[in-house]
Amino acid sequence: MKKTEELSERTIERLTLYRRLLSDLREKGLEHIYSHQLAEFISNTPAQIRRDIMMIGYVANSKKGYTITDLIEKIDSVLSCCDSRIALVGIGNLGRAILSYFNQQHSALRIVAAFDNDESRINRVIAGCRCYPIRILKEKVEEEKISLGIITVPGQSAQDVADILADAGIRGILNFAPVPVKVPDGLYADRIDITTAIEKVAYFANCKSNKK
Amino acid sequence: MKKTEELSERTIERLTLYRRLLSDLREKGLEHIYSHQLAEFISNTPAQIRRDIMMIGYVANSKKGYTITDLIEKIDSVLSCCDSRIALVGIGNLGRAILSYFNQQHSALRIVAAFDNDESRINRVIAGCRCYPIRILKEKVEEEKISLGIITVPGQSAQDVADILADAGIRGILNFAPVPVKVPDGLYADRIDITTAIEKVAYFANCKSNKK
DNA sequence: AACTGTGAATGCCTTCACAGCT
DNA sequence: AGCTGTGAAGGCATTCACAGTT
Repeated sequence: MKKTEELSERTIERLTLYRRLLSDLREKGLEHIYSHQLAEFISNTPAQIRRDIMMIGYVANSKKGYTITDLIEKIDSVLSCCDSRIALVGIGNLGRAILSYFNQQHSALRIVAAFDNDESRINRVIAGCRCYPIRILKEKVEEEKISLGIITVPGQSAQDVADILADAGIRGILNFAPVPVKVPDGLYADRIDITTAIEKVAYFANCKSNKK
Repeated sequence: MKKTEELSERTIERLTLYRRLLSDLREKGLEHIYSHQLAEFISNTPAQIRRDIMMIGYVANSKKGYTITDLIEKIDSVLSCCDSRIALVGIGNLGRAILSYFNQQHSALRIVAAFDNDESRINRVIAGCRCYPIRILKEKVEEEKISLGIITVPGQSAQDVADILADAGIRGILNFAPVPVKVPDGLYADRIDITTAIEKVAYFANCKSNKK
């Protein structure tokens, strides 16, 4: 596989979005698309789209713009370098919601096991995914060849869970807890902070309407 | 109120995090904190912390570093310029999870009404929040003086819901649907894209371990 | 001595603007 | 004529590095 020059986080985020959008468009029977059309759909600039696509080395093959099927395939080849089996820890409301939300749509990436300390939450099956006690996490991770973890436990347990995941040999973590966690080098961690997002909207919504 | 020079999105995000962290620390009895300690907690640099705090015009009052209570108060005064009543649209798994997750912790910002088209989901009360049919959204928004909206409907309905919210006079939107929505000028919209976040972790987790 | 506040430097990301292609 | 691919410019955000403060 041709080694593309290091893609930035922002670019990767947009590529995943392009892929989803392009799949929709393809299903609607569209075959080609221009950068300015794509830009319009996602409220971005044509130049940004062109540069992202340039970064992954796809070249439009005609005056018709990008060939949707080929472009999807190219994005796939860039993104799907990835391992695909995920563990989710914390089977509360949010954990369950993410489980069903995510496992419905996807195939290449899948949450294959869920974990919790609360006995009443284990041994169930949610969205095709069985629930286990945390104490057998490491064992399951090895057995099921899981390489990613999602943390949906309360803030005060998040670091503990991150440590357990790291110890189990996981390589990437997505953390929904309201606090950041520390992970060893070589392990990638990202965070979705719902509280921050809402507070941020509150702040800027207010600024914006004061401005006008 | 002193008009602070336009704060960036990134700065606001960090400020909300600082506030949460500082509240925790205060509850643990801590009174003062240095920038490098705060930095350590959230895996950031002391310089970043100092600049953020500088941006909101708070000045450390002694060699002991920042006074936690005063700093919290200062952050509050910056962030709480905001209106505080929120409507959530889409009472599926994710919507319900966010409702209970968010309404448990907060007081200044609150989800006060939830909406859905599905009759089986209405007239319930979740986390202290009553559920209504979408057709009465505008009326409720006015009655309850709601100024922010959270979208947790499937992608194909997201734009419709955004339009309804915009028409109802909402000023800010947080969109959890997997597609961006277009909103009129003067309305602030942000997005949390769970699918993108997971795919991104998958990508970088893999890159990182290939690197070493 | 050890911290903060901050101008200046750096680095990253986006946008411009235009040559080249069809 | 109208699009893409891309070097260069511009704009933001972070980090450096040090003067000022207690």
